[in-house]
Amino acid sequence: MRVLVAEDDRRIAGALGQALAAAGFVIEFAFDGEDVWFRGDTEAFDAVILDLGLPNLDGLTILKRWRRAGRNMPVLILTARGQWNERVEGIEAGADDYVVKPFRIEEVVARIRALIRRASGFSSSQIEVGEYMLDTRMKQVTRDGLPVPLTPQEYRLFAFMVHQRSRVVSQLEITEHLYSQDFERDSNSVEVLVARLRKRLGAGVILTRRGLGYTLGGNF
Amino acid sequence: MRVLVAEDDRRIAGALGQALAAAGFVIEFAFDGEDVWFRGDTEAFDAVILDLGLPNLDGLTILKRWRRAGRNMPVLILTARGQWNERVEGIEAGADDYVVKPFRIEEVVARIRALIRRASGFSSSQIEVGEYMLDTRMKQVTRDGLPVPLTPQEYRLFAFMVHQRSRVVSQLEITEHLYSQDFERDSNSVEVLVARLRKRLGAGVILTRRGLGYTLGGNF
DNA sequence: GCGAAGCTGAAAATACGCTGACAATGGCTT
DNA sequence: AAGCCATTGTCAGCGTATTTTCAGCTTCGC
Repeated sequence: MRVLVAEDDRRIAGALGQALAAAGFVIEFAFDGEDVWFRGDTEAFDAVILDLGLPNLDGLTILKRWRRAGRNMPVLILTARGQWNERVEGIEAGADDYVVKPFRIEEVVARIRALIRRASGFSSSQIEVGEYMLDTRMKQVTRDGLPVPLTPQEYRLFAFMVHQRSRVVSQLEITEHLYSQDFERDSNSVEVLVARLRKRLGAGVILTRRGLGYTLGGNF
Repeated sequence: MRVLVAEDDRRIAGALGQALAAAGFVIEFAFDGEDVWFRGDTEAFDAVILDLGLPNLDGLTILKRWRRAGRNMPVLILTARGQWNERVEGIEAGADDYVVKPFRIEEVVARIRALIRRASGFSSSQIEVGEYMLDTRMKQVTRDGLPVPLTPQEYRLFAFMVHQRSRVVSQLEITEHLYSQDFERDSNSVEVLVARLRKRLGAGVILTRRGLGYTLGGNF
């Protein structure tokens, strides 16, 4: 699960990142408003933590732009104590939840978890990808309407690759997504997993970028 | 389609109203418990969104009164995070669905749509599912018109699964919906419960998706 | 042609879910 | 109040699907 932390106060961002990483999320940071907007608009995040007071581009504006463009990932707003109207506007602009500063880190983590869980249960569950269809609700992949049997790990890998499509994903990233914290460096389990997935869906699904990682096949 | 939004937090009510209006519903608002009860009792709504914490008259009481009076429009309950017993009571009082705050507006809209669709298809409290019939009002499951004896917990599980049909539900989700929060996570009570339900309704009712969770059986 | 990166098949290790028996709980009957 | 019964959670053992590991092999880029 990939979370964007959009907060220009480095201390807060750092603390959040640490806690979220410990909770098993993959964290991306952005400190500048323009940057935040662009990345949220072009990359796939499972959730965004958005501070409203960002430099260059205001958080509310960013959020409204995203929503207008149809980006519907869950967004949790960080708002200063007492800024009541900010919260109102935030909700109206399409935020899913907000937390008031100063906050307890664990609370934010808990809420992000809740948001992601709810969102994944709801958001348009079928993604067409090449000749296959990824159904995130049924957690299965179908081809011509027929389910393709995949093991949990294979499914997770495929779902991850689909979500990161048109991007090269390193083995390390895959490891971080599919395995909890302590991963062995000297194992080739990702390679084996990729091989098994190819065996199921065809060799073309996942292309190897030698030295860099993997990416979804061209017609996918 | 006419929807009553019974929520005293004006911000939430406003946001809901906006989204529902955009989705083509006609919205009515009510902020006071007495008012909500009266209007739901005397006017015709296709669905009601009911916050439980209303002033003057409690949401659960309102719902129970409506049901006792034979009013059977679909009701979606808004409940605070972690108020597990509220949810259970809500369902038992005759609610058709609930959403936990904080929620995503689109989710509420989607659920209201689903509720209305379902209600117009069937006589609202009965849901046909395979060879079985789930009667949410009577809180029982029948087969060929004959009631199938289920324990309360078994019924809850089945109702939940029916509710989440065409979705894979993880054990964690089941635990969170059927048990109070402080529950031992390292026990296999869900597995046992599933086994017991299968013994009653047949092995095909609930399919195991190893490593992912459970789903309602194919012809259900 | 060489070395590193990636692939493969099979065995070994592990995780997951199922089962039957038992214990704790609480309601009901006598 | 005692005993009975239904209900539900706990536990240990089991079989199997799944995953990891490992050793050797192939491929790619330089």
